[in-house]
Amino acid sequence: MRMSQLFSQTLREAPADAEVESHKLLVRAGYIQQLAAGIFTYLPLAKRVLTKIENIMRQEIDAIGGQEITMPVVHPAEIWKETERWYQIGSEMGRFYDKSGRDMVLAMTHEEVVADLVRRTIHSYRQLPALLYHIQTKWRDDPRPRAGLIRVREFTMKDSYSLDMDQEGLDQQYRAHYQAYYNIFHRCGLQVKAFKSDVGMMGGSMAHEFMYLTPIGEDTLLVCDNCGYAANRQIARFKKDPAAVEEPLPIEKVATPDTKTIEDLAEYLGIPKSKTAKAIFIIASIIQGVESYDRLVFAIVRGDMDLNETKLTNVLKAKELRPALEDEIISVGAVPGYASPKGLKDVLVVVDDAIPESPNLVAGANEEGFHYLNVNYDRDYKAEIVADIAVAEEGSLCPECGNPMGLQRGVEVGNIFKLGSRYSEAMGANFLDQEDQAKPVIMGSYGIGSGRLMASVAEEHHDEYGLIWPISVAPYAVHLIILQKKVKHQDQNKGEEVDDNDPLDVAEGLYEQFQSAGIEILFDDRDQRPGVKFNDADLIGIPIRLTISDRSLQAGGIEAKQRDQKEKTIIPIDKIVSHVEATIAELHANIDQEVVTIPFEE
RNA sequence: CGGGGUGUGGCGCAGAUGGCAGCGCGCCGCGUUUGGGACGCGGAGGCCAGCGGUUCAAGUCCGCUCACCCCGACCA
Repeated sequence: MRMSQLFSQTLREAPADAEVESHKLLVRAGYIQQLAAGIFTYLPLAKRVLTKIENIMRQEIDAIGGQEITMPVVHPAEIWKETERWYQIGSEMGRFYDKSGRDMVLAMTHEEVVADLVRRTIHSYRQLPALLYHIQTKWRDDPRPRAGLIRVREFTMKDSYSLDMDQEGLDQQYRAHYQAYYNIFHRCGLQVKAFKSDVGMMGGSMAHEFMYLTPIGEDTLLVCDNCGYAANRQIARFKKDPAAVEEPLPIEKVATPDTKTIEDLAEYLGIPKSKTAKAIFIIASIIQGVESYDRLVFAIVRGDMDLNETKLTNVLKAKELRPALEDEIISVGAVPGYASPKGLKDVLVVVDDAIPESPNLVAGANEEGFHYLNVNYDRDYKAEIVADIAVAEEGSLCPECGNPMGLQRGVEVGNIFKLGSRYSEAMGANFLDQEDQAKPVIMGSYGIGSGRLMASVAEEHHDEYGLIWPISVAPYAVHLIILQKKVKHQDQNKGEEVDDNDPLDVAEGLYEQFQSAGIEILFDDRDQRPGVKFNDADLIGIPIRLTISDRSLQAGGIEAKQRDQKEKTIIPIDKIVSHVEATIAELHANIDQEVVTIPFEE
């Protein structure tokens, strides 16, 4: 490609609304342009990177038995109603009417379409197992797109769907994806770590998220350096410091004026926060079939902990939670700031599992300005649900080994789910087994967003001058720069001296040569000053830079430099193609070294 | 959805107290220049986000709306 023809333009300054480096650089280097919040155009350079990433994904999924298909972006609402996700998912789903007024859905994911495909196609156990995948547009109307390509509303995803007769088959395909995903990320030059995660709206029994660890990430992860326990904060378990063993003391009401928060209360009474009970009122909308209803929930965690809303949501099987309003709290007879689980009506009480273990806590007395001392679970009140509903913090103890865990931020670049029969049962996607029994197909689903992966690679591989693509995903392997535009030699008819080493001639010749050698090359043939060309080359981030100039020719050839290194070497013209081929091979070999077997962690 | 911020040419920005819409980069033409974002001369390009008000006069004051960004909530 000639840079004079390339449809893009580099910018000296990044748009003011770009904050993270991958966003700034991808815009400045002319890879992407924003059309609206979370909606981007991918220009030729970006398209080439995406194609490379997608081809890596194709190779790895094909290698574990995948067959590529393409499923529609527009779905009739019926299939989403069949699985009830039409009712469960809120504004994140894009809905519209077709010309006849039928409900239509923009694809957020494709389980429904796959289940429909399966019920039409799979009839016998002989057709299983199978693995389908496609690379297709998704629309998720995220309430807050951010950080350039890291979190968008419209994006392209490789999603695969495994189909099996039984759980064992699913386990096998799940593990195959686990390794294939590591291979994909490693081949893109990105180090990731798999974390156990919440299944969220996907349902099912197990999920892992593949996290690129970076401070710009929006997921919070807990990691144990000692035993390797790793989990998304949404579901991370932790060992709760046991409370001191004490005999239950008699309950006692004390005046505690102006102590609406746990901090105030603990300070006023001169006790640790772990000796108090924290009350949180939540309105949960709980799903029941196609309907959902609101329920006031009184959640209690120990004062030294905070509520984990994801855990509570899962315990309640709720669609969503929101904080209760003062009026709603008062309406059940509770006093905000001094609420007590004793004597409330029509409230669903959920306590954290550390509460029954913690005797003699201070809790609200349900009276403005008063608390009870020595409240004991079971003796003084009971809950409908006792479960782990507390959130892990920096320093929380590892549930496996008790070591203090650290908090990290991560970008979720991929995820894998064991769906089981959630979709096949809802949609009647059955097969006949050897005993002539109809059984639901056991499904798994596995996704990687290609744009987010590209942005993560950019985030990881750049310096102050620009992008530094790994060879495996670089838009071109070679960036050829000519530092002189005009042909120097004179009109040959006059018989004057002809300089066969004219830089432009050499560059044109090499451009041809590289192309016929099948090496992807971007040729900066523009009439620009050297500084402009070098800066653009650094910004665009192609791995190998070749410079042809009077100076290089006098030194004996072409100057070669790798984007991630400082050294420049002069290579004779007749050796340059083989030299570049060798460099490319070496760069690929370096990446392939990173592709290693990762033990599967439950 | 709550909080905060910003909307003036492709990008970055300036435009007290209302009075002819500007600068740098980029873009077009000519010339000089050519190893790390050159210089000279001459150009093109803007309903100042939109709507409504106040005023002789609004980019500027008032009201409403919209868009985009950030934090939080949310999120396969």
